[in-house]
Amino acid sequence: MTSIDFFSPHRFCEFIELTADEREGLALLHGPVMRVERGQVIRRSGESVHEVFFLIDGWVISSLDLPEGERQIVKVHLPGDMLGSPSMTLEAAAETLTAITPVVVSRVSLSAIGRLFTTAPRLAAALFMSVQQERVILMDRIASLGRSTASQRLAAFLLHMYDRMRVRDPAQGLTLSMPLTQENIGDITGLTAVHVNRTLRQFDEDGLVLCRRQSFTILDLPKLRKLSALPERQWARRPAWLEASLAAVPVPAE
Amino acid sequence: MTSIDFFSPHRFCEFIELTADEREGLALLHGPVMRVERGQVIRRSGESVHEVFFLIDGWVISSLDLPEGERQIVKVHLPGDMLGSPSMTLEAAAETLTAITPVVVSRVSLSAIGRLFTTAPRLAAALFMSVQQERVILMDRIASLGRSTASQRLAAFLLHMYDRMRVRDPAQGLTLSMPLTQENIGDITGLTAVHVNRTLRQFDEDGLVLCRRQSFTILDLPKLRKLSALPERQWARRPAWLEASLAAVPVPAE
DNA sequence: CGCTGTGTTGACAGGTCTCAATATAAGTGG
DNA sequence: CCACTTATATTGAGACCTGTCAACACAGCG
Repeated sequence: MTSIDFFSPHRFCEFIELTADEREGLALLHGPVMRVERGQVIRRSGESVHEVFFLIDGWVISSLDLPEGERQIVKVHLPGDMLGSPSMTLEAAAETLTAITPVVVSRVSLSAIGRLFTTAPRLAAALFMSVQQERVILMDRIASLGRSTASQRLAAFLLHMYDRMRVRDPAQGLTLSMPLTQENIGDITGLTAVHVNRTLRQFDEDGLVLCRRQSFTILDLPKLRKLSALPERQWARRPAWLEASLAAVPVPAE
Repeated sequence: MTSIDFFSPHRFCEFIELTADEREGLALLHGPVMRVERGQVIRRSGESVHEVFFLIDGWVISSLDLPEGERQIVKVHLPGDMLGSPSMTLEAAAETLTAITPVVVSRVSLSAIGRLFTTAPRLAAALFMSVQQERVILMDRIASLGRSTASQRLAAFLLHMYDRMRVRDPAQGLTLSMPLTQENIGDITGLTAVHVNRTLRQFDEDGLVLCRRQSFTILDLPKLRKLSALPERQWARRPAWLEASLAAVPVPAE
C-alpha cells in the first residue's frame, strides 16, 4: 500500500526528531536488500544470530514454536519495524520470522547496530526507546492473554493494529485491511481458529466490528476500546528529558 | 538474603565486561535511596513518569491493573533489576510497582539514563541489551500464556525463577525460597489462586517439585523443563560483535 | 488468644478446545 | 475459461480444563 522507502526511519523518529544527517546515517545501516515470497521463512528459531532485519515492505510475523506443533505469534510486523532484534541477546534465535505477504527486508549486521552507540548516540537512544516501547506492548499482550476472555483479546488485538496503522498513516480510517487468516489471529491471541471465527462472527452480528475476509471495519470504537480492558497508550512523543540529555554532550565529530 | 550492594551492576554486566571506571560511572546514576515497606506501592499505574528505580534489596512485582479489579503481574523483580523503565516511553506509567518484601530502591532520573547515551556508550549498550533480554523473557511468557496449560505455565514460571536466581547466585541450589503467595503466582501465570494450589499440590504428589510455604524444591529438573515446553535460553554472554563495535570508536574523554 | 491472610479441598458452572463436516474463496494447471 | 485442488471460513456437538463459590484449616502476628 505505501510506496517502498528504503530510508523510512519510522520507528526511529517516534521519540526524537531526527536531523537530516541522522536520517542519512540511518540509511548507512542498511545492508543487502532481500526479497522474500509469501510464506517463506526469513529466519528460523534456533538458528544463530548474525544480523537483524529492517522491514521495508510487506507483513512479517514473529513467532515462537512450541513442541506440540503449536505456535504463538509474538508480533505482527509492519514496514519500518526492526525484525529479530530481541535475539541479539541469544546464542540461538528465539523467534521464527515468516513473511505473510511478499516482503522486502534489508539485512543489518549486529556490528552496525553496536556501532550506533559510539558513533550516533541519538540514534542509539531512539532505538532504545523503540525497544522499550515494544516492551510495553508485550506487557499489554501478557495482561490480555493472562486475564481476559476471547472477545476481550480479539478487541485488544484489533485496536492495537488500528492504533499502529494510524501512527504509520494518519489517513488510516476505521477499515483495516490485514493479510492475516483467522488461524493467524488465533496464534496471536492464544485461541483456536474455530473460536476466533465464532467470536468475530459475534462482533459482526452485534454491529461492533464488520468482519470480512481480511478486512475489518470498526463500527463502535469506544465500545471496542472498553471491551478490550486495556487503556489506549499515550506515547511520550518528544520527551523533554530525552532531548535535553542528548544535547548535553554534542556528538563527537565523525 | 544477599547483602546490600549499592553499586551492584548485575544486569549491566550480563553482556559486556565493565571496567572499574564504568562501574563507578554506574554508581553515579544512583539518586536518593528509598526504603519501602512490604505491600507498599512504589509507583502506581497512571502516574506520570519522572524516574526509574534500581532495586537494591528486596522483591518487587510489576503489574498491570485491569478494570474488573483483576491484575496481571508482568515481572517479578530481583535485586539488581531496573524497575519501571518501559514506562519511560509513556505519558502515564503502565505498571504498578509493589514491594512484596521490605525493599530498598534508588531513584534514577530519566535524564541520567538519557545522558548515558552521550557520556557512556558502553553502559548505554549494556542497558540496551538488558532491555532486549527482557523482551525475550516477555515473549516466552506470551507463548506460555497463550499456548499452554496450567501445569506448563507453572513449570515455566518456576524454571524462569530458578534460572534467574542461579545467574545472580551461582551457589543457588534446587530449593527456591520465594516471598510470593499462591495468589501472586496466579497473577503471574494468569490462573486463579485456587487452581494454582491444585496444580502445585499435584506437582508435589508427583514428586516433581516439593511445594512448601514460599519454598519450592525442584526434584526432577529435566522433567520440569520438558513440561514447561520452553527451551532454556542461552544468553550471549560476551558477544564478539558487541565488544568489537564498542571498541571501534573510543569513548570521548570526559 | 483472636484476627487476618493464606492455603486447601469440594461441587458445580462455564468458556474454550477438539473433532468433524461442510461451505466458500483462492490458487493452479489444463 | 473451466476443472480441480488447496486453503480458509463456518457451524455443530460434546469433552475438558479452568473458574467460581463456598467452607474450612492453618500460619503468622498483634
